Amino acid sequence: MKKYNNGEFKIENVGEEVELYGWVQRKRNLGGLIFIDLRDKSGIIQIVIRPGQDFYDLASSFKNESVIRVVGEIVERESKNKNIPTGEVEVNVKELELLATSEDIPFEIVDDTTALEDTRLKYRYLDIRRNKLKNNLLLRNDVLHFIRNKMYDLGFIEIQTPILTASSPEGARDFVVPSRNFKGKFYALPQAPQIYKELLMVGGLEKYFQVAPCFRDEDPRADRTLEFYQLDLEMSFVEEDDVLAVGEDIFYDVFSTFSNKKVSPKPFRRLSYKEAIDNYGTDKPDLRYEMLIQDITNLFQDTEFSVFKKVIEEKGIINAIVVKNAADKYSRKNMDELTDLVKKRQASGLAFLKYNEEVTGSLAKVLSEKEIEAVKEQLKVENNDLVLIISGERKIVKTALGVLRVKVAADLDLADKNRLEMCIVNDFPMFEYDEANQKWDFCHNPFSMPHGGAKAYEGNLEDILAYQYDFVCNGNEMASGAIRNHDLDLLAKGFEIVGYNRDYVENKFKSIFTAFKYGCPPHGGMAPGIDRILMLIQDEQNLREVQAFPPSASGQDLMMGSPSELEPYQLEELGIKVS
RNA sequence: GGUUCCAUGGUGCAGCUGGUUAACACGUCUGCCUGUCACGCAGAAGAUCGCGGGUUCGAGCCCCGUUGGAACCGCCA
Repeated sequence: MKKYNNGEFKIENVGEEVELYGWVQRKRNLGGLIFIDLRDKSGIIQIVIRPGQDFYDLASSFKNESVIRVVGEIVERESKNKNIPTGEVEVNVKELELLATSEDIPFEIVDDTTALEDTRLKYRYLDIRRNKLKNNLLLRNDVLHFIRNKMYDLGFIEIQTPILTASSPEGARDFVVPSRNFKGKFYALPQAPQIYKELLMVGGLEKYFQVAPCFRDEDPRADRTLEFYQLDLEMSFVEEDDVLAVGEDIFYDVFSTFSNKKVSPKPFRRLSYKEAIDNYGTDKPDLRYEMLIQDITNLFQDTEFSVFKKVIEEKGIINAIVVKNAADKYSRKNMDELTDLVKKRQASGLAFLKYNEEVTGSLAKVLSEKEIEAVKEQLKVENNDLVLIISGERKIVKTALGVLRVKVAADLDLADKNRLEMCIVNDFPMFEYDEANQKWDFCHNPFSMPHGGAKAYEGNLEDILAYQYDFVCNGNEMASGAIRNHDLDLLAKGFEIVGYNRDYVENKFKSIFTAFKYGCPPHGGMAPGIDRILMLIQDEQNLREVQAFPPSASGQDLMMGSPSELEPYQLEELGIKVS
């Protein structure tokens, strides 16, 4: 007897005797005939039980989601169902066996389930029976398979690095694991296999990759969770463009293989960090729509308007975005919403002009006619355009307009849903001044190579750029990487600038500082986020839809009950007191 | 750490201005039904309205607290 997947039977199979297994998706008992939709991983097929058959009573007692075994013959249906793939055939049952019953389930296994997420997470195994979750997991499998093959073909070797490792002072908070044998000491779960992969380069493996779990003890978001997977890769004897080419290859091939959307052609557009911030107000711009942030500070050098006058005195900027043909779409209330949004980002307020036969808006009465006309001229404003203006300190203005740009585009549905628009943002600054703590900090990754090599740190700190790059798609950061700094003196100097002295750093990163003494090849790499890639392919807003067993948005696992308390003896063994 | 929103039979929701037998859909159970496919028809069961306190003659509804959930800010790349 041939074994098929339930969802694959076609008219050609008529006459075949088959053995099938599956779940009772739905039972239709017509009083005489009983129809059952039998579901397995591949789909459903209808089976028919007739009055008088030995197992008729058994079949009529089946509860939904029971597991059964069927032997029977594939026959052409009397009445066909064009809506399902197997709708032309059905199974005439000859043997029927109940393998497992099911109690009443907490929610129905249907595509358009009404169950809320916490219920679905609590019974994740039932949710996985639904097509959506199942398909997302099957896709995840296909994508990972594809990626592994691709990496293998490109000459990368896959290596597993430790999950129990040492805490690192940089970056996110570590998840920590107590040590029984060394009381008072702790392992940490890796935020990324950063150090290991660099050590593999010192080890001479030249091209490494890993589908690496990464752990970060930070508050989750819809697209961010405690543990996630990255395609971690590292290469020796390369420059930035070599790594970017590999990244372009991976993203282009994965997206064009698994998505029907139009993928931006290679090479992807490159933007410096400065360009990205200046034009889009973010280092992860969505390039599916224009609406650039434009500088209009020059128009107000001699303004009488007190707010702008003050901004100019304080060396701030006045920037704007033009929302085409939207003046009539934003009411007073809408504008208040937008204002709240920018205030959350520290902007002092939002000014606007609506250009129609008459010019209205918050600035209409306070600016001179000449100024209003100058704005129109410089920004090439047309009828019914809405001009949103924010003034103040540069970074705040850019960020706030960046947020507005995204919000307005969402409101007006400006982004083409059928595009996957990639770009690469590079030339990140090495350092960033942290106003809150009044000190310099790394802007990105401390192990990155600054432009200019040994002379890198001679100029102004804020002007120092690094060989650091992000891959961005539709406004999402998809990957992050860098050419690493393999010059120990330079590396230590970088850490000194952010306030760690050499002894401390050498001690914290002992492995790196020792290993790099023994012939470290120049190297660099990157790490595309697997979960993000899947979200984009499947149009999921929530990362939990592409992972099998995600924790809830608060970081708890309602199904497993984690995190959980330990037994007193366990705590004692670990030498831990819980306050 | 902060802001906003949510919590009502198994699931999802309604419940207006404080007075209802707490409505509806799906699911479940019973009966009828031999070509359904979201089967149909008739009927039934099933809810201490998350928990604790308060205001009130009276609370699902108002107030305080608490627990759990969601989104966002901080945090995180």
